[in-house]
Amino acid sequence: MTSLPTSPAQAPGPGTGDVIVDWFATAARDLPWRRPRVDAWAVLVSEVMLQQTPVARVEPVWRDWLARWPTPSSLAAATPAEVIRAWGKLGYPRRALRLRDAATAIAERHGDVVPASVPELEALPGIGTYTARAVACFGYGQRQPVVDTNVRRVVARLVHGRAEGGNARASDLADIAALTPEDDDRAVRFSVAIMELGALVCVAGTPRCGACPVRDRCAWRLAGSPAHAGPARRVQKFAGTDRQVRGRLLDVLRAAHEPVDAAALEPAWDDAVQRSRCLDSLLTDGLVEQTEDGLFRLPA
DNA sequence: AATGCGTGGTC
DNA sequence: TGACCAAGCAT
Repeated sequence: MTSLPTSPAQAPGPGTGDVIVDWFATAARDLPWRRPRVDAWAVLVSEVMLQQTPVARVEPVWRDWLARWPTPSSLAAATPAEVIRAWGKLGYPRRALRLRDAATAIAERHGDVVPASVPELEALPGIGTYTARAVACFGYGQRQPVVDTNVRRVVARLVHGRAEGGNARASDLADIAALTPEDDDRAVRFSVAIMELGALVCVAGTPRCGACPVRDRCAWRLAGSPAHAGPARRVQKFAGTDRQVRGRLLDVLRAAHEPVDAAALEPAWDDAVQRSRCLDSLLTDGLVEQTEDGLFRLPA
């Protein structure tokens, strides 16, 4: 008798989604944007801030931001300079401008109400596949597959027996749908629960399999926790890159409350060629503007 | 589809 | 200590 056929894409068995939902009930972090009566606008703001940025850094900025701009129209009325300063050091400050642009679109086209449909959300600046579904699910309680880097990693291990998640695939939504509980209310909780499992237990570095509620049905563990096959993805450099220089330049301009001349930007970076290139790119991105007399400032 | 885009914590 | 990592998006 031969061994049972094993499909590499086989589901880990019935009830797996429910087990993850039940684990979430006991293990979830108490994050402010998950509390009752947090509206879709607040959820949208949290999701944009959380793009590539750790929870701990987002929390205080999110609170301040919503206290100041509790509605899309209130943010739309702010200047880019105000928005860039309020963004603080969350990183990728183009997100702040796009969030303001999204607020403008919501105020003008949607009556100051965050749209609830995924296509309408995806049409907003800075809102992509992940964020649109996250807002529909977490902000409006819709049954929606929500796939981020955590979810891709959990599915890669639990379902496919691979060590790493890799890039988004067309099959991601179907993989998640196969795990999602039938009950709509539990399905909504499942979307956040599997993200939380990836964030707390099935982490990228050394997964805490001892704490995992589905370790006994995990395809990756059952295969002996094989190492990642294939080339390691490159970690992007930061020191010396234009990203670092742009950050330094913005640091100077956030601190300055009057327009500054080019000489005031020199301490930000020694290499004049790179400094100039980065200043140009900030101007192009709308993160910096030049006054009539040739001075630089955050856009008023 | 590969690349650029910030920042700071962790081990 | 420096590599790695953190709820993506746009181009």
